[in-house]
Amino acid sequence: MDTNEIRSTFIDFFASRDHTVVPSASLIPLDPALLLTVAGMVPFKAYLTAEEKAPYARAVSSQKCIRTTDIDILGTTARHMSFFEMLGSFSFGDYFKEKAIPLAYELLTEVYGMDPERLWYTVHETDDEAAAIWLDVVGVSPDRLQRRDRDNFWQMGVAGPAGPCSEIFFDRGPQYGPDGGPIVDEERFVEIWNLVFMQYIQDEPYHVVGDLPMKSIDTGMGLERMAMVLQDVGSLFETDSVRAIMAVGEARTGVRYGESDRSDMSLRILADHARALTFLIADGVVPSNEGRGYILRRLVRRAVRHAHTLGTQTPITASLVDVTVTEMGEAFPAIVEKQDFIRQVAEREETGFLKTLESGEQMLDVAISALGGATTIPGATAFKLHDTFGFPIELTEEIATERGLDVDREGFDAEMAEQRERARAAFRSSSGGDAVAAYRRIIGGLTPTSFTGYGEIEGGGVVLSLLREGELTERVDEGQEVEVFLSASPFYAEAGGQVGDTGRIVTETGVVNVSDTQLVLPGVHGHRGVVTSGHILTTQDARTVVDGTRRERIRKNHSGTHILHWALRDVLGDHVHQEGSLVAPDRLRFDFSHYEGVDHETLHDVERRVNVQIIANKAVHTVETSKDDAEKMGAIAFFGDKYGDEVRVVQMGDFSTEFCGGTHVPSTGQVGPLVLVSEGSVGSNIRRVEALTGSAAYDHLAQLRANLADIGGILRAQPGREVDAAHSVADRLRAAEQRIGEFEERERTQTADGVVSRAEKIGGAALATARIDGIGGDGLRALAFQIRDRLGSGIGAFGSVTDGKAAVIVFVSDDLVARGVAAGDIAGAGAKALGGGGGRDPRLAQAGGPNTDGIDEALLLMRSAASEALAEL
RNA sequence: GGGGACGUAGCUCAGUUGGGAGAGCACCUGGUUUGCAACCAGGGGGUCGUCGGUUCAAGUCCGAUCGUCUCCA
Repeated sequence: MDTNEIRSTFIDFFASRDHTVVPSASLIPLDPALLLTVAGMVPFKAYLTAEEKAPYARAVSSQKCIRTTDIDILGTTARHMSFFEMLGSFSFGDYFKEKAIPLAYELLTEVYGMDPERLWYTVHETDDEAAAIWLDVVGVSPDRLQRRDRDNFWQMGVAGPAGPCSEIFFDRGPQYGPDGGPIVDEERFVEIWNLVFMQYIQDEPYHVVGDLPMKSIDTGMGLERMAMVLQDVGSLFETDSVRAIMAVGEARTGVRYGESDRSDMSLRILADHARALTFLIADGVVPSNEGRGYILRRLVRRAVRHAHTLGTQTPITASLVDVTVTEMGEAFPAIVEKQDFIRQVAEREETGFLKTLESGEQMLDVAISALGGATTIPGATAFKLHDTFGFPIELTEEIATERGLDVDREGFDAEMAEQRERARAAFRSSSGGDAVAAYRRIIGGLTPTSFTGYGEIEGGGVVLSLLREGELTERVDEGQEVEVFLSASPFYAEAGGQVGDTGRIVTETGVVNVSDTQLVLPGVHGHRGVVTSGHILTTQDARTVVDGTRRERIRKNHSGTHILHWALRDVLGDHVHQEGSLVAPDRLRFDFSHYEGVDHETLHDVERRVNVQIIANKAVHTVETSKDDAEKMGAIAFFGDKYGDEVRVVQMGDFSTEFCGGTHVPSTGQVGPLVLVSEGSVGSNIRRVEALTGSAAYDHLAQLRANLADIGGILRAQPGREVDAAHSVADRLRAAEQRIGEFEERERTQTADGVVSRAEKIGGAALATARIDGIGGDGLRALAFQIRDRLGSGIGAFGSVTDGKAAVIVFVSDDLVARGVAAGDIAGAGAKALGGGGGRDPRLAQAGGPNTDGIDEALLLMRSAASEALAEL
């Protein structure tokens, strides 16, 4: 049975038993707490915890997953891959273990036709219920039912849902390992299906703190593992689909699978990473130096490195993408559609890496030749190559081995550990975890603020709590800082990039000027400000007034951000994702994933499309709905935002639909003109644009027009001919400068002639001195060269005063330098009179100082120093 | 979020006690040639990423900033 058939069989089996077929979700989870979709249940997490009501009681899916926690051991085992598909069946508060277990058994033995004698089972050591179902209902042999502790307790490693589980194993036969079932050997007894009985909540791993409101089923069967077992092959990599991808690796490198353990590992890595990188890029991840982009980068680079190790020097990623698309395109049409884009992104990363490999090899050569006689490359050197230039340690080791050298791997690992520690320490000190904990302690029981600010910017509420200098208090007086918590508030708390509102809170006894509003706990708005008159008390009624002008500017910018996001995707492609944003009253900033700088022309195109939508004055609708319906509407999630049970969706016309909790204008026309003012980079593959809207945009344009008018006036250009005028002025300036240079040169020649003709003769040598003001250091030097060229054997010493600074220059002809005369000594003598210092070069020395009055004295000093030097010869 | 490296001519790069901005390729002009990176002579082309500081003097030292690369979280 081939892989595609195994997948469809699974889905058909559960679909025919009233399970809704749910398509695979993106590898980028909606849940911002997760980096990647690591398990089949990730898209269903909110249903399992009953945070949200599931739209169906039962579901079945084949979910693509990425796990890279063990990236370094990938390829070394037969059972792990970074990219895999998880076949899953789910029950949300519907049936429980009594049905899940028999269903699993039925599918395995009757539909897939597996030999019941080769199936083994584990249950949690306390789970007598599951054990009884296996033994009494299904009727499996007690010899093949084993009990384990933590291995049969499923949890995600973080706070969240958890529960005991029952796993099903397949005995691959004695050639794979010893007898005794999965508790003895998981290489022979390979896990194919995990049935999780979701019923607890944990606050930390294995620490149950309560029951879930309902009991659910979450099962996961690794598609590739199932293929391995059903096709009776030795590893995941030899299953039909993966083997075909590996074959391309073989063809490209000329290495056959099975030649050696080492090359087999490299081929497996090529096949594994081919799949992972194809799907990651298809879901919009681009290589970068952080987060999931960094995972993708490591996958691409590791694949290229192993291809390199196998002896191919030419780019390989494009052919890896192609074969993956061929093998898996039928089940995942999106990768067919995006094939060109995927190839392009992968190749770009590969090309960059090949470049770093090349320069890294050169640097390693230099490092090796600097070793002298030593035979060990120091760990620090290897680490520098890795850390600064991205040259992999494995390649350093390989090259070292080729040349009969060692690498101090321990030293390298130590440097690596140090870097990790540094990064962790920095993360700890910067994370705001402490602040949240503090708020939870102080006002944890507070009811969430009822936000009224979508419709109104004024309202009323009750003062629930007052926080002053981190302490709860019942009264805050004039002049004191305070954080106010209200039962209801129209103040928007900073979220989704939109900054918090400012304004006033007024009670019977006093006024608070609010300068910022923050979401200090989920749903709880903290109004920060100063009591500007009177005092305020808890339990008072308060009137709330948001600064309306500011809010208006903010919402123009926020709506503008959405339109901009749409236009960027429209022009650049669907890989454009929001990576961060700032929506402030004075401007908006938008960071997005894209693999290259955006040129002016493209930027103008984006800006034009934004303004076309604004001018069309499309209606802006906001709806509150379930997350699921929102996704069906095609809403784009803003990464980094947190969404509750009910999500808010902002729709603009028929072009933009985004999850968003922010405040918006009612129709796009109110955004006013949107002007892009900058485009730049904030890291590899992440770009940033800034824009203005509304009157700020108009003011900006008006200012540009005024500037142009000024420039036109200065250039005396006719309106509309400013550019021509600027060209003409620049050309004339250039010509004029050239002529000035010629005149200066001619003048210097004349001056030089005069100076040379007035030179004294001392012994057989000439001594020329002169004061030439107003020509500056560079001119003085040029003059000195001219004089030197004509003077023959001799010394020249000249002084100049320019722009309130005195400078001297001294040259000594080569023959005199050879006889011990040093220009630096003579210039030094002059510099004393100027209150400065000077150069030491014996042929040509410049010196100077701020004391311009001393210039004549300096010339005298230099003249006598030069005469003495000549007399001593 | 933290660390490291780099930024000099259109391209690839050199430039150490701070003191005359360079090479190769490319380009232009003239000559000589006309079979695989042709040659000879001459020439144009640089705010040394940007801003500030130190200094008589900064490509060079210090600080900030922008950009590129890279490792770690």
